[in-house]
Amino acid sequence: MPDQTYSISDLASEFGVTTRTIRFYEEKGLVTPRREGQKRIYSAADRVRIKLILRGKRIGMTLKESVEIIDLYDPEHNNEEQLHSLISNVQEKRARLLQQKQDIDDMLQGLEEVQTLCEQALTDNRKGRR
Amino acid sequence: MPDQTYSISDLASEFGVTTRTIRFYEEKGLVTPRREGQKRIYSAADRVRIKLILRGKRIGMTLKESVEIIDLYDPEHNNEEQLHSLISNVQEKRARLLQQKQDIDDMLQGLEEVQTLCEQALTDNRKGRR
DNA sequence: ATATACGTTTACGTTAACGTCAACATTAAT
DNA sequence: ATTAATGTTGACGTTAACGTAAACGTATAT
Repeated sequence: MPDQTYSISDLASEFGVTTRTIRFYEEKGLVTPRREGQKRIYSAADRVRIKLILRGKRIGMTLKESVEIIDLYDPEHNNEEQLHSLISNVQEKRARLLQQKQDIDDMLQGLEEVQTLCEQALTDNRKGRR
Repeated sequence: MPDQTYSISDLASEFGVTTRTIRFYEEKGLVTPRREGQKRIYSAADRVRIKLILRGKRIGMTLKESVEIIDLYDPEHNNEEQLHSLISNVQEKRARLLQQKQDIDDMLQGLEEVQTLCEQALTDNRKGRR
């Protein structure tokens, strides 16, 4: 079944968002499901777009930024100039992602230290008690 | 000079934010610089707090979330129960950070592929031209 | 003395990303 | 035939995180 479809609540519950959220994404032009009568029918491609948007959200991207990245994938780029600008665009995004990754690593290290100290304190407490 | 101090515009320009932003953080209780006359004087500790808040922002945390993490560092935790809750708190944050890191890695991989394809297309173009 | 650079408080404005109704249509189940 | 579930389109409300502007104080350079 390569042409699976989804209702709006299918996707909402799968991704843990409300239907309002998904309709909002449509208002913003992030997805354009087809209609069957009045109802929205989402394709597998629609589903992926939403998934990618939510992934972007998790790391603090705006909807616009997520779409920018998603749109880097579909090739509307023919000539050399467009290719170059696309590449430099990709480089920018990558640079920012690497910074974010560094931020996360720094934070993780801090948290690990906190945890170690806590566990230390707990075992110290136990020792002191007997 | 272990007791270095900073003006509000020192910090604003260092971190690339406006003074309004820093005052806003104070309104929210994120920092509490001392006063000299009417002017705000920021300590090294204040500076670090702001730095950590901005680091949190870069990876999509709200101010509140950043403060939550920062506050994990100063030990207001004495008894065993508090230590346990602190540890589980740390675990939660770590789990989310790891998810974010995964998201970033996925995105990076995608972008690398795009870039490779672009460069491929460029060299193909050149070959075709001669 | 006066500009100008830096600081202050107060207060209203703005944008993104939805939440929360209300009022109604469509279909499925009893 | 009537609930009940699921869907729809407005339209107004909300929150976070500042922006922006007014009106004013203080110090320093010229």
